[in-house]
Amino acid sequence: MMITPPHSECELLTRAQALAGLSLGKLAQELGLAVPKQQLYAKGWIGELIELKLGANAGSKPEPDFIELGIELKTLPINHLGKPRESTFVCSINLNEERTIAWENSTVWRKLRRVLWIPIEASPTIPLAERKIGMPLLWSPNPEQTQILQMDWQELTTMISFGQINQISAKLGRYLQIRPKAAHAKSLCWGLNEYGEPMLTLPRGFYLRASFTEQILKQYYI
DNA sequence: AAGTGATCATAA
DNA sequence: TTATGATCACTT
Repeated sequence: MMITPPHSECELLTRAQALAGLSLGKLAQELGLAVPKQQLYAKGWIGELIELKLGANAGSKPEPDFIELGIELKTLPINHLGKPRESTFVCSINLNEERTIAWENSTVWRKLRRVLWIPIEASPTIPLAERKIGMPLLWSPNPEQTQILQMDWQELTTMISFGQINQISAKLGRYLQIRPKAAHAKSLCWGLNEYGEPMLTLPRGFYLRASFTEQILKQYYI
């Protein structure tokens, strides 16, 4: 089943709003998909389900999901208190080229400048098929948030460019952090060591801290 | 209970 | 192997 991409931001938002209150089971049924028995082996299923329904068309390109609209789609797992259960993956990091890119052209900024957040009930006590889709939020970082995101990105990217990849931990960064993004701890990709020489290391990605996405939710519910 | 590091599925 | 979609699970 192929769904046409939305032609405008307004159309996308309207489509997303129409999903609010719908259960994942109902949506899957509508699209002719089976609900996985365990999320452990289908971690990205919810995101892919929503992408399919809304007509996202970026595939696995390092671009916002709705390329023409410049909008990134993110599902946000919410616990019974209404808070994010997890951090949010933003993008993979090219450990060789990140340093040559300006913030304005970075994948982090191109994805975060406009995000359609879709809250999803995610308490483990609720069966996957019964979890409901929440009201979407079409968000852009405000100037303060943008500045902090940029500072985090700059600090972390500078470390990468100075060959300090092995000194980066998830403790760094106020809103953005870098964590492994790999099949397993033995996955390898090329980066640079402190002498600027190629070095094999673990693939990494940028993530948004759950405390930051919680702040985003509050921005809208006040 | 958070937060960090590890892991799972899939396409190109 | 790279990118996407993320959540799992161990440590603190």
